[in-house]
Amino acid sequence: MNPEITKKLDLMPFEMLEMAADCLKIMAHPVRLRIVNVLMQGEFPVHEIADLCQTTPNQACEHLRLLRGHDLLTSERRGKTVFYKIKSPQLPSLLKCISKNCAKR
Amino acid sequence: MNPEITKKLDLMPFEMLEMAADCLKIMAHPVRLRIVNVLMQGEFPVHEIADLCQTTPNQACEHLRLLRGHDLLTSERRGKTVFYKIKSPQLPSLLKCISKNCAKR
DNA sequence: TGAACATATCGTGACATCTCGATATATTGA
DNA sequence: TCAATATATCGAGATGTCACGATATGTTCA
Repeated sequence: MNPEITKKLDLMPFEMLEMAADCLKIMAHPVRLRIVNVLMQGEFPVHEIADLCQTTPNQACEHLRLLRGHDLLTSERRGKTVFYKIKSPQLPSLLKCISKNCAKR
Repeated sequence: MNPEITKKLDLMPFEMLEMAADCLKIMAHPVRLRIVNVLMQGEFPVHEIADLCQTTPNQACEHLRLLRGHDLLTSERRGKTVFYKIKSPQLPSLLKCISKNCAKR
């Protein structure tokens, strides 16, 4: 490894790359992307999210739990139904960027 | 599902979300993120990429093969060494966006 | 040609993720 | 309280990903 070249390189710290990779792993699922896409437009109950994502309520539940577990969503129960909405403010811009840069080929 | 609400929603097609999810799966690894980070700054031979990513040459090889297999990188042999560089023009902006939105928390 | 170096691929076991059905919990109203 | 509805969780089998060592290929030069 040439230290004169290495020194000039602008490298993100590995700690940051690991956090980013974890975040990407969570987003790397079409249903979860669709959930974010839906929740960018308001808060929704689980059964509607399931419909809009063309999946079953319990599948939707598990994806929602994962996203909430990573602090990307929050939920609130009102009566029998539980409403989910976006918590992380970076989530919408991340999805926009992904749709711009990932899906064109 | 309430069609009056559904109609108003702006949903990305599932086909696109699946492509995006595949792309994210590929990027969702700290070493591969570092590889992109390195190659954003020029072309490099495998052994240097391995050093800069704190991994072994054969690990680097496999990650490079994966990235090249998805048309994100190209390689060129010059003598004994093989140089890799970025092929997909969206890759740098994707990494920038990821670093901005994924790693802050 | 054969040794040395650089890269690439293969095989395997460990581990994570996905999906699905079954079951559990929470809330409401009869 | 009991049934109905809405969410949530669990368990198991299938599949996928990862890291590692072993081996293979390609290139140069003595």
